[in-house]
Amino acid sequence: MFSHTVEYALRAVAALAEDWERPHAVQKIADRTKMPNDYLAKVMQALCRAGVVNAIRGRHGGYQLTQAPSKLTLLMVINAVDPIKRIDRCPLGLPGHGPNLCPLHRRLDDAIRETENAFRYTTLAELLDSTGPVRPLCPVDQPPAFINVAL
Amino acid sequence: MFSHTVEYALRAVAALAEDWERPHAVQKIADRTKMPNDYLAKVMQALCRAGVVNAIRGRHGGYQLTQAPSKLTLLMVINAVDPIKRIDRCPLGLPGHGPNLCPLHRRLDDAIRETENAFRYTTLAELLDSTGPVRPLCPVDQPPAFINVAL
DNA sequence: TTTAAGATGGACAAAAATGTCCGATTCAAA
DNA sequence: TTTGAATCGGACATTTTTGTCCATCTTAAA
Repeated sequence: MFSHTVEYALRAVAALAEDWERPHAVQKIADRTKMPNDYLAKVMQALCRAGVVNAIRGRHGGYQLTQAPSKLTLLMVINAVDPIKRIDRCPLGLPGHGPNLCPLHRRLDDAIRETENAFRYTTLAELLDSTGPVRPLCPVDQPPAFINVAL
Repeated sequence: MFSHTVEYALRAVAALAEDWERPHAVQKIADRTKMPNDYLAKVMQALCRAGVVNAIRGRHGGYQLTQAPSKLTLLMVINAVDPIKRIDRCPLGLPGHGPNLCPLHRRLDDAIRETENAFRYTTLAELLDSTGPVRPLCPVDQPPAFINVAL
């Protein structure tokens, strides 16, 4: 239902959000989130173009969130790499009817709108908020003690 | 968000549902729903294997719903061609934690569950039910009079 | 029995998504 | 000023999805 690219982008920003005021090298992020290094590089470039992250080049550079995790929503991240497309007209493209949708596409678009909203109102900060026992990422070599669930 | 194949499958069964006790040839369905004939043939085979439709071979054959539109849900159709996959374990595959998900994947799976439910509880009959002014399909050459919206 | 309408399914082609490689560029620190 | 760490971005490879073609099998009607 969600593309690999979206998954990758979300894992990456979640990793960045843990320490968001410093740049993190692609390689570090890739290691931590277990994804192909060079593909992540492309994903980060997309996130950069969309203004979700900043690129700091040169030594000790890397990527960094442009805003506090409480300001960034999951929808921003998703739309940066693989925009959620609402259905705003009949996919059959028949002429002669207005902006109304037939029942099928009305249903489909309702579902899309709901998931869009679910992500529009979820910030990265909420994801990381660990008042509960869960954590969004955990290092591989440090097995979790209780419910230290990995991303 | 939804694949072309899903769109096609839904259009096709919506077309079949309008007159579900007779078989309809692939070519007829393809014309009416504006999709590639030969690709639809593959989609119909998948729907057939999944038990959503029956194939009647030979002259005057075609495809036909196996059950009344009120018995068939959108989810059945979707799952027949492109199953909705729930997230039931950490995609990173890290060992050492149970069946719990981290916050990110919990959110993602919540969204998936909601759309799954939206389709589980919508039948084809509901889609066709035209107490309202909308109709799920309309012929191209007959321009709609009021709000006769096309699929 | 012949014929035409129709599904079946294998093979292939095209396009999109995903993944890999590497040289060029940028910048900070030594 | 040199060097090393890092992004940038083009080229290419692989895989999946989507689309096309066609020979074969099946059945009803003529």
